[in-house]
Amino acid sequence: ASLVGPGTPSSPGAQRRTPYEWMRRSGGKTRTKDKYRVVYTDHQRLELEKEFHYSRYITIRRKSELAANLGLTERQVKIWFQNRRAKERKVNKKKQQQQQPPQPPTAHDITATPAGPSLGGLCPSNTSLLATSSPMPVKEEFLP
DNA sequence: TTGTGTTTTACGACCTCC
DNA sequence: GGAGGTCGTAAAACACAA
Repeated sequence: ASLVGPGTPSSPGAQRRTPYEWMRRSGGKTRTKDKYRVVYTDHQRLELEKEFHYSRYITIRRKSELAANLGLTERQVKIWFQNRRAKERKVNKKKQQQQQPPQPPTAHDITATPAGPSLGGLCPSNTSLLATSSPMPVKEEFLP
């Protein structure tokens, strides 16, 4: 489905017995792909970024459409969005730390996060998320 | 070059909701 | 129960100073 053909990661492997022996994790579990991970094309990333910019929670319908258009699996699209949200949280956290002086956490801070790590009800229309100070930094390469 | 830090895919564990 | 969420993590790919 993706650009890099399976089996031959960049180096056709001067006779690697089992090219992905290292994939065998404890308990004999393996990655499902023969390639540990593929690198998405710029076009795939662009389309995914655009979709994420539109809404950070993709609908089932859009997911299957996007997957079909980009030649990815729905699972890949789903995981991409998960990772993308994780990335944004990480960036926002970093930003917050930069803005605020390094104060030790107090009980006041703890109460500042209602319901703890709740997902906010997984509400897809959580516009407050979108309303972060930064309008979603889009990579320069993705700018028009 | 190369050593090292960061980013990007992919997964497992666990949780919530329907 | 299954789908999809977060969180933590592994490892490839990448960037970049030394």
